[in-house]
Amino acid sequence: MDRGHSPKRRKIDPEQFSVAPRPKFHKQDHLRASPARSRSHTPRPRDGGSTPHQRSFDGPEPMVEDFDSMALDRDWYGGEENGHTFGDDTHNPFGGAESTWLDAQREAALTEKKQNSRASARAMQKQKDVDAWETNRMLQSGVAQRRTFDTDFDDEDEGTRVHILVHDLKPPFLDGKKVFTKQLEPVPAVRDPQSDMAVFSRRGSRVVKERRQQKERQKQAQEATNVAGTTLGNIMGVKEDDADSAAPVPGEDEKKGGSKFAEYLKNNEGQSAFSKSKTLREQRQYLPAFAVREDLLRVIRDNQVIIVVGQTGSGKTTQLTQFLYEDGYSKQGLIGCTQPRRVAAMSVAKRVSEEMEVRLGGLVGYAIRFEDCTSRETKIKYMTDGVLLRESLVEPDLDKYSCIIMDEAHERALNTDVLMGLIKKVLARRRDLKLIVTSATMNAERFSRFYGGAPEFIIPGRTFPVDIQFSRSPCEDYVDSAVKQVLAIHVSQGPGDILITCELVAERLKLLNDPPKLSILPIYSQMPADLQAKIFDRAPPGVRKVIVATNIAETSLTVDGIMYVVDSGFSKLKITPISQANASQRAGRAGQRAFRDEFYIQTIPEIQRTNLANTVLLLKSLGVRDLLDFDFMDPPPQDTITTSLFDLWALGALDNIGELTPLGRTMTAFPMDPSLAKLIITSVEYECSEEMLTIVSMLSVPSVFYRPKERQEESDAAREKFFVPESDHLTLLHVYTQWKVNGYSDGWCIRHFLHPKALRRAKEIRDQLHDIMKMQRMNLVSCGTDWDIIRKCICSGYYHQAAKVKGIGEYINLRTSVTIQLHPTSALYGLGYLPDYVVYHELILTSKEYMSCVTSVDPHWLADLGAVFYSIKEKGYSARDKRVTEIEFNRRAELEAKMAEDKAREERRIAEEENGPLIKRPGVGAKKIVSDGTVKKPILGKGRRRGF
DNA sequence: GAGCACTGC
Repeated sequence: MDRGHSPKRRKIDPEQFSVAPRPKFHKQDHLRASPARSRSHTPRPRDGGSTPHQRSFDGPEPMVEDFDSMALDRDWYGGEENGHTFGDDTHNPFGGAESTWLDAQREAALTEKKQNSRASARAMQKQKDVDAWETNRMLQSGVAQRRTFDTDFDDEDEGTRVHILVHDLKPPFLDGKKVFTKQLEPVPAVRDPQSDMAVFSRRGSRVVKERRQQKERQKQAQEATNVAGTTLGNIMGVKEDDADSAAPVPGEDEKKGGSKFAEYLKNNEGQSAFSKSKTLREQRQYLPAFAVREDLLRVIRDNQVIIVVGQTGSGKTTQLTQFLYEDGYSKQGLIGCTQPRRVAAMSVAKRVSEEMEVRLGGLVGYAIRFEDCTSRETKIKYMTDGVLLRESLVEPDLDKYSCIIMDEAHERALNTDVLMGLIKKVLARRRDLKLIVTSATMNAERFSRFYGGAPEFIIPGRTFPVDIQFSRSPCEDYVDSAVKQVLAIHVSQGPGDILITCELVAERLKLLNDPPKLSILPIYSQMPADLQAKIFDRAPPGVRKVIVATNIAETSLTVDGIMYVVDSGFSKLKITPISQANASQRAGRAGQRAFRDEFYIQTIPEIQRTNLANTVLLLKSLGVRDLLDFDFMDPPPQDTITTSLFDLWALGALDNIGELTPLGRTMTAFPMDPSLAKLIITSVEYECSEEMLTIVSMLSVPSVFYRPKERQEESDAAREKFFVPESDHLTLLHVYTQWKVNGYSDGWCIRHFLHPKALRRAKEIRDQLHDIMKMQRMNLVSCGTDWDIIRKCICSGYYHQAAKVKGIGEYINLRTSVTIQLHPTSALYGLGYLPDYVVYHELILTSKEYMSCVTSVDPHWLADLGAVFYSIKEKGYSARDKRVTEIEFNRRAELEAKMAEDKAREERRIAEEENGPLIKRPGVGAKKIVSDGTVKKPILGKGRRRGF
């Protein structure tokens, strides 16, 4: 064991502490002997020597050409002679022991800070009293029970020495009696689990499996002949770019410059004979929407809400905004049009700007995350519904807008649904606001009912007639059938491009005798903009274009020249049958009987299927006190809401009566999972926000580790080089830092089996979060190399997702007592020992229930930071247990009071800066500072009317 | 010892 145990830490005897009998890992010896592994332990500041992290944050960064050369360098982690060996029996898995001095310093500093501020101390004391009283009442009244149970499930042999007691404490507002929603029962995912389609969908596609295996074999053969590195680059389709690795990261320069998508699209004219012979203005006249222009405008003038029904190709998405603009609605405010997808928002805006012959970003603009392509001149604004939802946080009445078009509402995306309920409330306050909801035929009536019998306006017909054919029965292998269909069309039907929703076409094409030319183009939303734009390119003469799309194609993405659509009738999302609405939208071939019997009439709205922690927090921050009052078109199930409320309470975003706390309010500023937002917020207090920002960004993108089936061992070895043994979170930080040190190079990524795209996106997200933090006036501080601080901070954000070791690779969830596994890709896996206590980012259910992204924590941290749930079992524990619970309540109250005070002070300062030291007229966004330091928002929008 | 695809801020 290394040196230096602080008195505080001595409670835990390291020898006892580290899971006395180590699990009998058959791999262990191998691992212990591995030199790579013994080097990749957590950098410890006291080991002497600086780590790359320290350098990268404290001074000019050394440009290191290649990670290879440094990863295995002996001074990379500050000298091997100071390192531990991981097989060492006495090694303390919680290497944090040494950091206690720092903790003490920090705590002292914090206390000092608190004492300096008498006002906040008073507020804190008040909060403390209130909370103590509240806790007491809760327990006394029996509203909350302090049911404690012991996690002492180990047998004697495997027994761990530190035991944690788990409390089953519930907030009073979740007493099990309160009803939060009209939907009490869960919503089943499949209409009839025994139906052919459901069975086929579970079975998956055989051809895909076969193809995968075949690919693997090929690659293995290739590997033997190829030099490593080159093949991989080819597979991933990214060029080696070391020559210009110092060049600015794509996205960085374009972000400020505005329209990246617009750039790529510039010279791509449509390609059908129709679009070649007519100007864009002329083409407009042929759209079905154009024929009904006057009628439509009249209905809009006479009604506040209308439902527009029109099929794809009717021109509703592109024409509605222009009609409204031409009719003068833009004089009162923006004409906004929401889309559920980014690509749609961009491409439609582009199309409209062309039709109106204006620059994209001028009169016509769009806004999506990371990209605001609008300006002062903008009158028509396309955006994703998430953007509008975020805007409503700042401007609850959406004052900027005179009209809002909610396009593709029938898709029932989560954001669309929330927005619909929200706007319903806004409409009551703002009689001058117009709402147009567009929908496919099936749902129109529902929308109409939802908006109190709003008139439905049907745009008849479509530009091009569509002939729908169903296959006779559900296809057993949907991929196989769809591919066959494409080729059938290709060799036997007339010209025209094909849109299809699955892969594998190219390969089969080769098997054909002398096939006609076919250009195959994929599209999905994560794809870089330049590649996305390719699908709009004209195919060379004599070549037919096949666009392979995800359900991105279901929306208003209209590609000129498409004559055939092949649809499998399945939605890839867990491969369940899609709804009738989807199927008719996709104009698919799914088997008529199945269409009737096995499809839901509508897709189950996302709001009834997903975790709502985010949404509930958003609604709370918008002032929705009782969720039962919120008008959901389809209310989410009770279970979903109660878990969300509980999670939010456990995180400290909601107080004991279910109201938003200042912490919760700050959390809403971050567009992400509440637990991640909390990590960022607490990291400020822990003074490691620079690092946490990186970790959170990395958690917000799909895995950065590239792991091709055919080169598993190689990629695993590459991944292991990044491992920080105690933490996957820190491993992610490590990867990002190395990427940064290596000039954000794509080539470097490829060599180390990392996805450059994912990393670049992480950087984008990091930049955005960075801006938000600045706006929130949160400090950006680096903790340098003191990674134990980070682990502690992680513990404070994740304590509700903690587990205790149970067996080999097996853990037991502390709160639910469910057995869960460590995912084999975790840095903790095969460590030689398993840390007693861990927290995890998420659970993934595949063959088993796996924890992914895991960090080992000290049980005392769990007890201190997550005292709502845990305490350390000691003699006479009930006394301590009680004390600890109170500590947590008080700690939370202190934090909240402190934040509220900071914020209030800041707001006062800004207000005075703007208006001079005078009493501010309570207007939109003005906040009332109440004597106890909490911030209350006045009721907004009362009596606001505008002429129209 | 291992699942993978997709959407949004």
